[in-house]
Amino acid sequence: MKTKKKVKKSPPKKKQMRVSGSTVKRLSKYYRTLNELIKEDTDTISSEELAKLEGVTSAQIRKDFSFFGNFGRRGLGYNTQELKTHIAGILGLNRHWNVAIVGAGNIGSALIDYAEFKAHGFHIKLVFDNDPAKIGKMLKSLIVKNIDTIESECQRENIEIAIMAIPAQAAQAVAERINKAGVKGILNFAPKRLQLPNHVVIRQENTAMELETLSYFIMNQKDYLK
Amino acid sequence: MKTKKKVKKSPPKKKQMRVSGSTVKRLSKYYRTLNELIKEDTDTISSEELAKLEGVTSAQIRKDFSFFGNFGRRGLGYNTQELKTHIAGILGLNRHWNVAIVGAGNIGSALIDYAEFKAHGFHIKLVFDNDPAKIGKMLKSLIVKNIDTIESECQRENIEIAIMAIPAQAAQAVAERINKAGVKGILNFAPKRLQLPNHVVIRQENTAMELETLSYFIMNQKDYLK
DNA sequence: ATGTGTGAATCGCTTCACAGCT
DNA sequence: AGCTGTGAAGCGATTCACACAT
Repeated sequence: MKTKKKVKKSPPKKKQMRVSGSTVKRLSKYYRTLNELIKEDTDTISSEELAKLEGVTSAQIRKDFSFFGNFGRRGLGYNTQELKTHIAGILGLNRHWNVAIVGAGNIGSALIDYAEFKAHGFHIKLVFDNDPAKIGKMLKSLIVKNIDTIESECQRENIEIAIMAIPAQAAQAVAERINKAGVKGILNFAPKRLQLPNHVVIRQENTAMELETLSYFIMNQKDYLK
Repeated sequence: MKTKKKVKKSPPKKKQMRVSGSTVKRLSKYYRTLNELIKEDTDTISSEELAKLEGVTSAQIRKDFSFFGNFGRRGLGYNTQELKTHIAGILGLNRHWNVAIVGAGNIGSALIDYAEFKAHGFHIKLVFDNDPAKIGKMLKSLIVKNIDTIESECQRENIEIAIMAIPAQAAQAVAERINKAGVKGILNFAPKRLQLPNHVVIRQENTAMELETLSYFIMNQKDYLK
C-alpha cells in the first residue's frame, strides 16, 4: 500500500529535533538586528558578520538556522530580507496575537503603548485592574476593565496572551481564571512561580532577580561568562 | 562567652569552580522562596521539599549549594534562616548598592519605588533624563537630573549599578559615559546590545523578546521545555 | 574563492546514586 | 533512618572542521 508518510519534503527540510529555548531567544535577537540592517539597506550578511554583531559564534548562528531550514546561499551569505521573513515565520510574528494586560500599575501602563509590540503582531486589546479608582478610567489608549469580568472579556476579545503585572499574592488566582478563559500563554511579571494544570506556556520576568544576578557577577567578575 | 561551633578554619569550603549563570539565577529564586518560608515560620526544609516548590530536582538544589559550602545538616535538612543568610552573602544582598536609573520614562518610573529593591540592598539614588520638561521635576521621590551631568553625579553619589531605560539609539553612548563614571554593572532595558571596552557587567532585559519566545512556544507546545 | 550546512567532537550543566554524617 | 554532599554518568548545547554549493 502507498503510505505517503515518508515524504521527501524538500523546501523547508524538516528536522525532527527539539529546539532549545536558547535558540529561540537568539532567533529573536537576530530578528531585531536584521530589522536594523534592513533599515540601513544592508541586503546581504554572512554568519560571520552577524556573529560579530550579536556576540556569538558563526557556527552557533548557522546551527540555529539549521533546525528550521536552509536560509543561506553558499559562498554568499544570507539575504537580510528573506532571513527576516523566515525568522518572523518561525517566531509567529506574521500572525496577529490578541494580548491582555492584567494590572494597571506602573509596569502595566509602561507596556501598553510600547510600539514595538504592535509592530510585531502583538495587539494589546484589554487592561484589567481590581482598583475601583482605576476601573472605567482611560489608561493610555484603553479603558481599564474590572478584573471580575476577565473570563468573559478575554473570551469575547479572543485573547491568547496575557501579561500579568500584579502583586505576587494575587498572581496564582488570576492565572487560574485566565487559564479558564482559554489564554494560551502568560508573561508573568509577578515575582511568583505560577502553577497551572495544563498546556499554558508561561514565562517569568523578574527585575529583582536580574539585579541580584548582576550583583553576584559584579562581585565575582572572573566568573562572569555572559 | 565563646560558643565557637565546630568551625574548621575555612567554613565556606572554597571551591575552584566556575559557577554558571543558571546557578546564580536559581539561588536568587531560592532566596525569594526562603523569605516566604520564614514568614510562614517554617524553620527547616529539605532539598526535596524546596525542589517541589521551585520546580527543579533536589539534586540540582544540593549541587547549586555545593559550589559555595555545606549549608545543610545530613539527616535533617536546611535551616531556612541560615540558608537565607548564606545566599544573601553569596548574591551580595547584605551589601548596600547605590543605583542610578537612566531614563525617566514609563519603565524608569515603574522601577523607582519598587520596594523590593531597597529591601535587598539596592538603593536608587539618582534618576536621569535628557528631556528639559522632566529635568528638575520630581519623579516619585527623586528629582530628575540632567543626563549631561551623569559622570559627575554618579561619581559624587558613588553609583555602582545603573539601570538603563532609554531608547535603543541612545543606549551605547550613555553606556560609555556611565562606564567612564566608574559604574560596575548595567541592567539594560534598551533593546540594544551594549559593547563596552572593559569589566562592566551587563545584563539585558527585553520584554519584546520574551513575548516572541512565548509566541514560538505557544505555536510549538510540544517543544516547550522550560 | 567564499561561506553555508552539518556530522563529529567537545564542553558544561543536570541527574544519578551512594558514601558519609547526624 | 534520613538527608546531605559529591564524584561519575548522562545528556543537551556549543564549537570544530570540512564537504559541498555557488
